[in-house]
Amino acid sequence: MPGNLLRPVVQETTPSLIARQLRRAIGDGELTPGQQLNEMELSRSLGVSRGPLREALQRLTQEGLLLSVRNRGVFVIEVTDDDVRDLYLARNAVERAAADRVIAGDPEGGADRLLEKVGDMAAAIERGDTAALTEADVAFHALLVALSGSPRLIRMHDTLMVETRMCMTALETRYASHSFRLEEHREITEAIRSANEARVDLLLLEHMRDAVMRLTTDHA
Amino acid sequence: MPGNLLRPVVQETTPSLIARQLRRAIGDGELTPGQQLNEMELSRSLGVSRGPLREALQRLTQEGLLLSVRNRGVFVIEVTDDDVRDLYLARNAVERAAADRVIAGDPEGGADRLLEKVGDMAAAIERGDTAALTEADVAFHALLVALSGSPRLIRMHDTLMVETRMCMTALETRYASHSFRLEEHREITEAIRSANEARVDLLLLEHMRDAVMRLTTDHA
DNA sequence: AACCGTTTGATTGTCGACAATCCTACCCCT
DNA sequence: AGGGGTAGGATTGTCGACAATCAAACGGTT
Repeated sequence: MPGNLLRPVVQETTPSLIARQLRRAIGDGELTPGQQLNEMELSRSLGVSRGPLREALQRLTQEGLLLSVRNRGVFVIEVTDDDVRDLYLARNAVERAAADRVIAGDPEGGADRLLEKVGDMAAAIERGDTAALTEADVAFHALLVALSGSPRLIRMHDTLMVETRMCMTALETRYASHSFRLEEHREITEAIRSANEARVDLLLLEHMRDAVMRLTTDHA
Repeated sequence: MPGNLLRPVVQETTPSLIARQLRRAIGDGELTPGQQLNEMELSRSLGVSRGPLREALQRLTQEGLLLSVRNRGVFVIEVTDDDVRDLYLARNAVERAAADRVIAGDPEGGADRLLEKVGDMAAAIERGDTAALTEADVAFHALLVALSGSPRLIRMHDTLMVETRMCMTALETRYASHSFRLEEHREITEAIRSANEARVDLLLLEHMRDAVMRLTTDHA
């Protein structure tokens, strides 16, 4: 055997593929909040029947990305200020736990990997590419949770991040300063490296609080 | 108008109803880990067609309760020791965040409500009703998260608790001492009342660690 | 003109049937 | 006897059609 690194072939189901497409579309703002998803139309454009499509829609409904009203259809959720606050509260819960796991595991190695993403952010700022900056930002947080190695934290976080991206695209967030955004991530990384749980907790909380401030209109 | 407290009528969709039934069945052990769910058979016994049933199955798959293999069917997940550890890691993340919210909100009122559940546990022990004891235990944790008022924490927790119940039924957990189990919950409640975040974090972590010890076979 | 009931068009909810795929058991060949 | 190939049975995947339901437009009445 040529080095057992052949992955078990996992035939993904059609609803899974459709769900991923829709998730991306929602995160990127191609499907705008409040919009109704016409099943017949969607199924045609995706080249599948209504059956598999409906199964995919059920998944996204379960994730909280879509709102299903009986005999009316499914709609992309609209995020209120309360939703943004709750979203970041949940993200904080997940990312804090993930950071703790990284610290308990391999904080040095984790910090190194995270620093790469911070580098990506810096490069994006250099180029003035705000889209890439947001992408790297999201990748940073996704990596943080991935490093925890917890399937459940990862799954919950994936869901939350789609909503986060939706907010970011829908609300066209403007940062006061890109360097500030960069610095926050660098500080978090270094706090992880130094295995300082309390400091990571504090930094993450501030980070989330900042984001909520930017994304809400009432700033309460 | 007679006091505007008429709730908007929310017609629940059929897949939602089916999903709830299946969730309960999995949690109660009526559907055992590893078991394949025959669509035709299930749809007949539920009195619906395969369409709505499949949509419900997709939901549970998304929640991580079922494992879907293409062209093979869906199976109830089997929980390994690693799963138990991860499950309680995730629960700890959620419940810790919830407890923090309760403390930031109305710790006194929350503690009072939680104490009721502790009372239920005590009563169950008095009667020697272990099933009711487990039920009250689950209710305690569900209430803790519900008190946070965070829709996302609640949703994530609901999913995790189904898995928890499945573990408890499947593994027929035996407690060293019921009074110990009771005492743990009482301590957590009082720590919340005194708004001592650090102590709540510690107690919850220990509580989860104890549970993992009981539910795993390798006790690592 | 405002209100209520009805009709109409469109969309979702549900179902049954057919096609594709997989597992099992059997048979044949070496 | 062991291995490989093949037919059979069963289950899932997909589709199209029909029924149920809803929102909006229309018309009649007060």
